[in-house]
Amino acid sequence: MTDTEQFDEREQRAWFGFLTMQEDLRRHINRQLLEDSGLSLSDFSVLSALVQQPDGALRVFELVSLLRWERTRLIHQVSRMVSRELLERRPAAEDSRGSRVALTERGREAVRQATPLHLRDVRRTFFDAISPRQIDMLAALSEAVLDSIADQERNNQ
Amino acid sequence: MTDTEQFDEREQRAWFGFLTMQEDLRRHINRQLLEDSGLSLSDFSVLSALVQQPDGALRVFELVSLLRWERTRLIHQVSRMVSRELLERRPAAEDSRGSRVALTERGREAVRQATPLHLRDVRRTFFDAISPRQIDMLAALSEAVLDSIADQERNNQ
DNA sequence: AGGAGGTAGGTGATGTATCACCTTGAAGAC
DNA sequence: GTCTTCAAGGTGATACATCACCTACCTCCT
Repeated sequence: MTDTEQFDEREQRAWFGFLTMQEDLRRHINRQLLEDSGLSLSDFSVLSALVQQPDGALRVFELVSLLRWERTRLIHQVSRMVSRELLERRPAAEDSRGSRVALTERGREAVRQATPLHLRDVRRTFFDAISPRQIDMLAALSEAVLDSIADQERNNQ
Repeated sequence: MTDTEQFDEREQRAWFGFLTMQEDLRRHINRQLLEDSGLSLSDFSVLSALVQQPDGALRVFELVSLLRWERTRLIHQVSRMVSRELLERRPAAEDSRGSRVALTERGREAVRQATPLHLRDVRRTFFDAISPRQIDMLAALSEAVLDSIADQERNNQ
């Protein structure tokens, strides 16, 4: 509580480096994607989850758990995308509370066109900058941190 | 342009894992900090850059380059913090266009109280979940990616 | 049947990030 | 000196993220 809680040099470097990198990378990739195709990274995430479904549609709660987003965030995102005609909402047959989020033709076309450009951008700024060993380590690290967050949230009931 | 640009399994795992982890971690840490002390992570970054200065003040452009933020982002952030009386703006003596951003007593107190709690949270959800080797690797990786972004931005003039 | 409690989806307000555009003043060219 | 250029800071609009709160309806218990 006093200064027992300092970070050492290495930790500082890792934490501030990570924070900065993560923000810069997100901003950079988002900007490139937007220029390439008029889609934000959030748009792209939603579209690409849907395009992998046989019927190009998912229930809202399914999208939430696939993307690991906050529910409200997804709903607002979907609303904006509906108004841009990238998506549409359909009543869910199984449950009359629910709704399905479905790709429109326009949404399908947008993601089709954006995907290769986006992958190219990610490769150029991310994968080309790091080694195969770093790639695997990052994957492992990400999973460890996600588990740690999930643990803590479970303990907060 | 066709499917020469696919990611392989490892890359997919790394990229989607990283994207998710990065968002979850940011959200989680931000939420804890907000509960601990009423400060957002953005608030905290600004305050803690200032508290390290001898006079608790910096020019706007200095803050921008320390934090590596977009200029406008910082200016809006500062405006909100001024209205919450965490910061104040002072005219810059050296350059009558410029302004200095300075901690108020309240801002100084807020960061003093928040820091140990925040460091504890970061340790718990982040450092305790990963190994020392991973810490160093992440630092190296972050620097490599930041360099790669800087390169690309230099090439776009 | 009918009521309690939980699940699914949504809205509005507020805080945050980014873009296009603006004003003011510093600084070097002439 | 004055003109052009650019650095510094800022505003307003829009997209996005999160919180508190709401409604509808499904489920299951009795």
